[in-house]
Amino acid sequence: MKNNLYIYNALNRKKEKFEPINPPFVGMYVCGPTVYGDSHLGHARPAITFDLVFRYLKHLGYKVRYVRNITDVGHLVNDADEGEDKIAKKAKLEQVEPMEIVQKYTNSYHKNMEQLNTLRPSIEPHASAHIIEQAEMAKKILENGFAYEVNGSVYFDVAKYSKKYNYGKLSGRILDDLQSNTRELEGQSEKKNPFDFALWKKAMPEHIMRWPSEWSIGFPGWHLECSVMSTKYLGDKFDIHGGGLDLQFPHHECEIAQSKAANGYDSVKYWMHNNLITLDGQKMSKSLGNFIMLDEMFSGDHELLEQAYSPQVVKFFMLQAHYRNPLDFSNKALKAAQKGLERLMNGISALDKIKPAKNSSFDVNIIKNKSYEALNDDLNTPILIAHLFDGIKKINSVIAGTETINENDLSELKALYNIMFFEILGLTNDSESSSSNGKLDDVMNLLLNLRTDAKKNKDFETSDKIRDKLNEIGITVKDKKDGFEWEIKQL
RNA sequence: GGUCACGUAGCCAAGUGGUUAGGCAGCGGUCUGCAAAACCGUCUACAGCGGUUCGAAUCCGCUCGUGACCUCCA
Repeated sequence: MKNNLYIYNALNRKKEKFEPINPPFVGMYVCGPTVYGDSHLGHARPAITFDLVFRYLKHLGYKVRYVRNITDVGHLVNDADEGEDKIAKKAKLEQVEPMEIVQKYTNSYHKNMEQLNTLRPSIEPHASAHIIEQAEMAKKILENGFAYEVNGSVYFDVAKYSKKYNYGKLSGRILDDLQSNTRELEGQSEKKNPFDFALWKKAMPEHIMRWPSEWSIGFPGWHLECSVMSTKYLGDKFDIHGGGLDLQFPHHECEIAQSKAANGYDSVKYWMHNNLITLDGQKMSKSLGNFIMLDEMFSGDHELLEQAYSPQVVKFFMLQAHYRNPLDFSNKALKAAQKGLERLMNGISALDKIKPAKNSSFDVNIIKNKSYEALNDDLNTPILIAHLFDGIKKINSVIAGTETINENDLSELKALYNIMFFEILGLTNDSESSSSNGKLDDVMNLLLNLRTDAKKNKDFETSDKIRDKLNEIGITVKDKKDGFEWEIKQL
């Protein structure tokens, strides 16, 4: 399996050639959501980023197993090791079973991800279904001497681990700095050091999500689930581990430590992180309360939104920035993305109207090669999209008569847009379904033919009235030399 | 306070030693009954100050500004 793909590996902080451990197989694990609430804009970014990775690797011919977990236990509200479980807290609030919460928000996550046209992962494991494996891993770390038990809880001994391995190598942190900078929080007295983290927590009486173990009736620590589920389904060593940049420390750092402490090696070859979405320059976060739900984006029902933005617009907006750079949300930028996407889609539909000439006045292969170059350079979608726009300009020029294209190049170009736009970027033309309504077509043809008659009779008052009223309804009419075109406006 | 990023035209956003990124908006033109769409043209920037270099937005230093992580978050 040949490829020329370079991806940025957070472990070494540079772009590296992508060479899977066992080609043609590729294993990719991505940290999924903790399902205790509806998905917000921030959830869309890793989903879109790693969907792109998934799609491109498949396009290159790899057999990709994409595992993305559902966190439904062990993720606590306040501190990693103290406080209420997020799921349990929400369950209490909504007066339902914890697993009802899990199901409800898993469903809503799936719905949003489908709207964004991201592919389902190959396996979507739940943390709560892997309690035994998590306890086993904790035991292994304990046996290897990198953890200690206190009052039924098991903690990872970071200081001891650091003597043998490098804790902080992923996030570039130095233990001494952590030591002097970690805040002292209440209830951490059990731990030898404040930066130690829980592998197993004894459940307090009010804690309803609990399982038996040899140490206590309790629940696993948050970081353990990803170490366990990734290797269970992808093998001891696998290719790509992804997630949001905010998870780099401590979550991913702890995963590395757990793997090394248990097995003596890091399981992951390439660590990839998508950067975050900001709102007015600030990260969206629960504590600041400045986050927008995906449902609100799609409906426009939020005080910060000037209009609704379709899932495709939101996706395109994100793909126009590189995944490793922060992206600031604004109505202005979203609207620009919407216009740009329309231009791109109109151009792609226009491909079908082109009549091929004998010769081509431009080189389709250049666009094609540059598109692949962009993807191979750490999935540089902004560059890819720029080249796609260049192609659209050529397409429009052919229609305008200033460029020509031959039959062979035309089918090459069509294939290219199918691959890049639909298959790899995973964008869709969501107006297509509505325009394939036969009866509506008939009605529109009737109406617009009447308008054409009015125009012939120089009755522009009537023709403009039809066009303006249709526009109000949400249908754009475009006059052509030899007739007319109409389309249902997208949000 | 510690660690790490970033600062690119009106807005968004790539690039990262020499060559037009791209999109949106604006302006002028072509087309059109008028629009819309499209095409052609135009506007052409790299926070500031020093340094390295034949050459720097790109490398180095300092200054200013913004943000992230260090605590749950994608």
